[in-house]
Amino acid sequence: MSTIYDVAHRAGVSPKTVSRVLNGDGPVGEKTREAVEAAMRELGYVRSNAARMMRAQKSGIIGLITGAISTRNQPSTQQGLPDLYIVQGIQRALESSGMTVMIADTAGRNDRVPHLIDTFLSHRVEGLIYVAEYHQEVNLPQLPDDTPLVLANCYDSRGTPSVVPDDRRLQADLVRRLIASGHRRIAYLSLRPDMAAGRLRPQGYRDALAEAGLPFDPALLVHVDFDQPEIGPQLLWDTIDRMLRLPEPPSVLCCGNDQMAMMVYGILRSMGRRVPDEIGVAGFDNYRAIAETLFPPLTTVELPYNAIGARAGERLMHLISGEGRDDHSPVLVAGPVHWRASVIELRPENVVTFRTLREESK
Amino acid sequence: MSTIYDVAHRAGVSPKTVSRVLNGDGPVGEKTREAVEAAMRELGYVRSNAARMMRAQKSGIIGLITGAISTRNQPSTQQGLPDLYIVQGIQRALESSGMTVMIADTAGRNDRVPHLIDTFLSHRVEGLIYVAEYHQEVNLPQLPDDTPLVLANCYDSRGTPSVVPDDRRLQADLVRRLIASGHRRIAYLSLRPDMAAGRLRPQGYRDALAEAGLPFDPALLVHVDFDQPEIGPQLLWDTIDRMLRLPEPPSVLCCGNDQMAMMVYGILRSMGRRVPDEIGVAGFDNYRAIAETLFPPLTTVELPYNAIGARAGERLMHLISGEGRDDHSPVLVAGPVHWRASVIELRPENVVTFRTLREESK
DNA sequence: CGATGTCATGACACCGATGTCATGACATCG
DNA sequence: CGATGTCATGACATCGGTGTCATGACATCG
Repeated sequence: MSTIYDVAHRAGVSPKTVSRVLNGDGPVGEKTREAVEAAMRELGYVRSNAARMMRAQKSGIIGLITGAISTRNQPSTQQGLPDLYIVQGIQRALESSGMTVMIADTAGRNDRVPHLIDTFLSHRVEGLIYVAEYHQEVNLPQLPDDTPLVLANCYDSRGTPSVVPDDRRLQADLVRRLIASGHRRIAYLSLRPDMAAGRLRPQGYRDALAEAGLPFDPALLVHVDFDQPEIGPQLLWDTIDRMLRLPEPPSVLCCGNDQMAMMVYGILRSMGRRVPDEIGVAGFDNYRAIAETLFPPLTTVELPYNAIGARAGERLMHLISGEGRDDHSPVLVAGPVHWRASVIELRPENVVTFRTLREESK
Repeated sequence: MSTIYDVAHRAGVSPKTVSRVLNGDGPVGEKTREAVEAAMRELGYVRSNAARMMRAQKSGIIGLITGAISTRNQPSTQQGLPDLYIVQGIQRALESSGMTVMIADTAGRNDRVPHLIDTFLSHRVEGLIYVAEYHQEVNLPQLPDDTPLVLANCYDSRGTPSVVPDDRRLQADLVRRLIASGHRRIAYLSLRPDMAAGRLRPQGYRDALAEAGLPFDPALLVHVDFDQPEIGPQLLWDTIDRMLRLPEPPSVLCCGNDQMAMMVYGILRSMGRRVPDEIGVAGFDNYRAIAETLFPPLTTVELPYNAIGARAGERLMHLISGEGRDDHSPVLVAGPVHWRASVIELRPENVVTFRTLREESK
C-alpha cells in the first residue's frame, strides 16, 4: 500500500505538501494540488490511520461492547434482540460525528469483557459504550480516567452515566390504555423478578390500576419463567388455566414481553379460546417480527431500543467533548403504545364518541 | 495514557527492554522482567496498537461489512436475522486467530459501502468480509489486490471467494423428510422469485418430488409476496384458501421461511383448521425464536448461518496466510431438518416399527 | 590463559503522517 | 528602493513501538 512519500515522489513535491492537500490546511498552489491529487488517484492511495493517529493522539474510534451478536444461540431465546437495536441507535447517533464505531462481542462470555476493554484501550478508543442484553445492573472493571464510558440498557452502583428503559412508566402507559378501553380485570404475567423488567413492569401495572382506582388482585399477578427449556410452556399453561377459572376471570392477559405473548397465543388457541373476542393479549417490546406477524397482530408497548442507543451515543459524545453537564443520574427512555387487534375495545361507543367529537371539531 | 518510555523510565531500563518484556522475545533477566512488569502495572500501561502496527505493517484487524445491525427497522421484517448469525459465526471462527474484528454497518444504505471500505483500508485491515442479509448477487467496488475479500451469503460475477447456503439441497432434504412421513400432496408457498431463495428452494422441492416419483402439480407451487405491507396477509390467505379447496388438497404447507409459517399458523387458525391434525406446516431457516415458540413448534430445516460465517472466516484466514487452494468456486453450506409437532407422521405404524427395531437390536 | 560464545541490555533508525519552523519568490507599502 | 507581509513549499522532529546492530559482563573450552 502506498504512502505519502510515494505520492510526493510521483507528484514531484514534498510529503508535507501531500499532507496539506489531504487535510486542506496550509495554502497549496492550484497546479500542485492537481498534480498531487492525480498521483493519489493513480496510486490508489489511502491514508494510514495508524500513522495519523500516532501524531494526532486521537483515534477517532468509539468502542462498543455488546453480546448482541453472539448471544442469540442460547437455548432460551428470551427477549427479542434489544441490544441489536441499541447498537443500531448508537451507530446512527455517532454517524455524523465522523467517529468510527468498533464493535466487540462478548460471545456470551462476560469474563471476556476485560480482554475486550484492553483491546479497545490498545486502539486508544476515545470512548466506550457497554450495551447489555436486557435491563440489568452490571459491574465493569475500572477504566482509566481519560476514557469516558456510557452504559446502555444497564446501570452500575458507581454512578457511571447510563441510559435505561423506563419499564415502569411504559407498562403503566399500556395498562392505562387497556383500562381506557373498558378492561377492568387485567392479568399480568410477569418475567422473573430477578430481572429489572420483572420488577419494574409489575410496578407500572400496579401504578395504572391504582390511578384508575381499580383494586389490585394478587391472583392476577404471576411471575412465570416461561422460557425455561422444558417446563416453560407448561408453567404458562397452568397459570393461564388457573386464571381463566377464577370466579371473575381476566379480560386481558398482559404479558411480560412479546415472545411470551406469542406463546400465550398458541396456548389460548389449543384451549379453544379465541383472541381477542374471548380474551385479549398484550405484549411488551413491540418486537415487530412477532407483534406485526402474529394473527391477530399484537397490542404492545414500544420499548424504543433505538432511542436508548441514540441517547447513549449522544451522552458519550458530550462526555468526550467535555461539554458536560456532569449529571450522573440515569437517562430514562419511554415509547408509545401500539394498539392492535389482539385486544378489543370493551366500550366501542366511546370510540365512536371520540371520533364523532373529532369530526365535529374540524 | 503512558508509553513504554514511561514504563522504561520507572523501571530504570531502556524502552527496548520493555518491548522485550511485552513481546517475550529477546532474553530478559528475571529481576529486570519483574521490575518492568511492576512498572507496567503501576502505570496501567496499555500498548498502543497504532505505533505497533506502524512498524509491523500488520493491523491485526479484519473488516466486516454488514447490514445486520441497521436493517431490522424495515417495514417488511422479511427473513429472520440471518446476517447476524453469520457475523456471529465469523467472530467465532476468527476468535482464535487473534485478529480484531471491526464491524461496519451499512445502515441499510448500500451507497455507503465504498466509504466503509475506505475507512477499513485506512485502518489497513488484513482482510474483508461482506455479509449480505439474504442470499443474493452483489457487486462490490474493486479492492486493492493485496486485501483479500470473502463474500458471505452472497456471490458476484467476478468469482470472488464466497460462502452461500445450499438452498436447493436444504429444501429437498425437508421435502424428502415429509415424503418419508407419508405426505403425498405437499404445497409449496415460495418467496418471491427475484430472491435466490425464491428460485433455489422451489427447485429443491421439485427435486425431492421427482426423486420420489411424485407428480409435480403447478397448483401447489405459488410465489407469495407475504411480507408486503398491507396486502401480504390477504395474498397468503387467498392462496391457502384456493389450495384447500382443490379436489385433492395438500396435507402440508411448506413455507418459504419460518416467518411466513408463523403467519400461516394464524391464518389457518382463523380458518378453523387445526395444525397439525388437519393440515401440517413446515418452515425454512429454523429461526428459533419463532420455530420453538410457536404452538405447536414448527418443523423446519436449519439454514446454519453460523456455519456460513465460520466458513467465510476460515476462508479469509486461508487467503491471508496464502496457504490457498485458489479454488474460486462458492462454498455451499447445508444443515439438518428439525422435525417438530407442526407436521404429523401419516404412517405412525412405521415409527412404531422403527422404535421396535431399535429396542430389539439392543 | 586467551579465544569464543552466550546473555542481558542499550543506542539508533524506522514505520507514515503531521506540527513547527524556515526559506525563497513576489507583492505591497511608506 | 528597502522593509515588511503573504504565499507556496520544504526540512526536520515527533508520535510509540520494534528490528538491527553493538556492547560489556561472564562462562566455557582448547
